[in-house]
Amino acid sequence: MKETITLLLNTALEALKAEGALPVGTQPDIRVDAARDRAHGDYASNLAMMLAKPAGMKPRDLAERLIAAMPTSDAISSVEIAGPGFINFFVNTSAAGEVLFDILDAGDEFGRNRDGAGQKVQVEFVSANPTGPLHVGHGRGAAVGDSLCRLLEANGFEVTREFYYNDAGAQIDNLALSVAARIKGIEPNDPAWPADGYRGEYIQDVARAYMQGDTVTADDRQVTAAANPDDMDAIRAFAVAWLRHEQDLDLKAFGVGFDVFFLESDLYESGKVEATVKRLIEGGHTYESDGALWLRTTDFGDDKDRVMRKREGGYTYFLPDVAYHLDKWQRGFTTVINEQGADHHSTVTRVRAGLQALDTGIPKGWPDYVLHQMVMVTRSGQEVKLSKRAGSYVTLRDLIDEVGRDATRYFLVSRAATSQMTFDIDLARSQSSDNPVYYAQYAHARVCSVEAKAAENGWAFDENLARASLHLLEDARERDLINRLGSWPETVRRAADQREPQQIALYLQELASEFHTCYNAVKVMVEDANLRNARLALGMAVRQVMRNGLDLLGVSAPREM
RNA sequence: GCGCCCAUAGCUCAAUCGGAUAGAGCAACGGCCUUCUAAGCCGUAGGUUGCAGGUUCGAGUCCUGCUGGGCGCGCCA
Repeated sequence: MKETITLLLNTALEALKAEGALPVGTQPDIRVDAARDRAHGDYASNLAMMLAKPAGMKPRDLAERLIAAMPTSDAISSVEIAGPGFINFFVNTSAAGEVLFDILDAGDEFGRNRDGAGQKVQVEFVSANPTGPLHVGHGRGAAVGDSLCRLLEANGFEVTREFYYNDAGAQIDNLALSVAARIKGIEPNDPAWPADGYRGEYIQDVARAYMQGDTVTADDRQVTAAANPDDMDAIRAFAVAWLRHEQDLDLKAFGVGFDVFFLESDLYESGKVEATVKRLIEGGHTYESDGALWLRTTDFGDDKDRVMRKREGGYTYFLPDVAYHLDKWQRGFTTVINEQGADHHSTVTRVRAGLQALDTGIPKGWPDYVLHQMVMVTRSGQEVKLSKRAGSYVTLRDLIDEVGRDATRYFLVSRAATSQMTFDIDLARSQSSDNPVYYAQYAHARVCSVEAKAAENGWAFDENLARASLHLLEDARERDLINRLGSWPETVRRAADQREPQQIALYLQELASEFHTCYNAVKVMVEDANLRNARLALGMAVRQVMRNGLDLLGVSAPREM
């Protein structure tokens, strides 16, 4: 419908140019927006106001000229000028209703498009090191990252979900030392406990499993415990696999899966780190100082230069990061999105600078980042501190168990990543029926119920009758719903373009709200078969879009509640 | 001190990337279940959009400067 109106306006525009009423060079971006207020019709354009100045006319006068020059259309019942110079379009009822059959015919495909066809996109998210269970922050990353992937897929992109982690290095050594200590019966408060050890109870579980000779299978590795309390390498390998397996369970419970698990250690073993260093040195962007090797990242917008190789010879994490992203580029991903916690925001400039220094033709702003702000968890009005070392914190699994997967996912994805959020456990648990996810799911279930009831009455949906009766959907609340449904495809586009899955959650709230209002005001099960079938079509279209939307968030669409 | 993010009703958040009278939920108060699911609907009340300027037909939205909060600023990851 928007396209139709845009076309009408464009025709009028060309006509006025031909008449000389407008400068020939004017080529405005014609915008047609859904009207917020029913009194303003269905769609509105601000074209006259934008062109008033170049045309040297008052906006309202120009609007009048535009309308006069506009061809008539069967779909438009009237056009009005309002306010400072808006042109408001009133769409006739049966033309507006046709979208219902676009929806019912397309089914699960409605709203999906092929904009990204042939483009490989990689989304890296969660990327938690295997030193403890996943917490709420990881949950936010998982919910946002996975929805982003679903959105990109809905826009036709070929998406790879990737998880990057470190299975070697100082943190993993601490993990192994902690497990070894537990095996020997040393507890976190004993003097012999390792200084930077992980104090959580799960370390005891790892120790027990190791000594039992258990075999653990994670999505990307399988390890059988050596049960030898002195073999640090074996302990390390087992602990990593054990924790990766735990994370897999968390992610599965959350409905999130990955295509690729990428190890930092692979970058070393395959020589990619060395190759990256070599290339950076040859590029002339490095220098030695204080016995360390530096990269002049200030040449690329960083506020200070960064150390690549430490005085003692090892590399900083920065270097494998650059090597890793070079590898992503070489794998052919035209778009890479890194979903991370905002506490890592300083790596953005650094990684991009490192990639520019490689001088391999990687675009300046590559890769993209979606940084989510911190999640504060409260219980009994008190903030719950997230400290992995202290071992007292809320895991993602706790939340899923207490609040449910649908509610947890919906909650974590329904706010802009740029905003901090508070996860009130008491609220989520005790008043779980107030969670917005149920409001949306309820709309879906209600339509299912109506449909079942109709069938019970022997009033099965008659498509032909419905098609012929769309003009009967003239209640303002029905029209609002129809227009809302019509805006679903552009919502899917915009949410993906802007990397903002919360726009989907917001849309579903509005759709549900308009549905519930309509449901209470307008009865579907009426004697008049024409009206009844038109309204059934509306309900079924709502259900379809609701299901498509919930799916993009990884949330189920129950048939009954 | 420097950088990134944020600030809208008592609380949690919206506002269709600059549009018309800033909207929902929770909490408060009052209505609606013999009729398609009351996890719902309708109504009342609640606002100087942190402060001060600027840009223009038009600003919660863009720019500048403040104030307040979060996160970073390591040869840790």
